Amino acid sequence: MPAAPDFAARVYAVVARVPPGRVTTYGRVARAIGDPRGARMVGWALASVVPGSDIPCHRVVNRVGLLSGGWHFGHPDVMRDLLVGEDVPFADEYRVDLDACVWDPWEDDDSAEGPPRDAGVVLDAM
DNA sequence: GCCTTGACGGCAA
DNA sequence: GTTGCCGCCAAGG
Repeated sequence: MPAAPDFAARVYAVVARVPPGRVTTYGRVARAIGDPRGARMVGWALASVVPGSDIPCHRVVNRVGLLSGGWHFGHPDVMRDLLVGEDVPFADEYRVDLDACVWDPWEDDDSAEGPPRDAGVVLDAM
């Protein structure tokens, strides 16, 4: 069994909570689950689930809003079309305007913008 | 059993 | 201000 199935589960939980028209970054998700250094693991988890699941992985972009994983969809254009279809503003052809649509897991709860001390943030939201 | 790459991020020079 | 490097954990070759 995987070394950290719970890790991927948290990633899916956070990404699944991303509202339409909004996008999140790997660093934000990693930070929300309590692993600020697990940004890479977040991508690994999403790559393992692939589209078809209930995980809107197309709403997850890197820290600069670039569609890093666009090629995993077959072509960034596919991912871009999905985001555009949700009214997600784009700063560039393959770069979303994080300044306008960035979303934080802890931001979903009113003004609970407190820094994610640990994974309890997401677990508590569940 | 070993090393390299990988959907990233943060820090240093 | 910009560019480069290292670090994290896991999976694939």
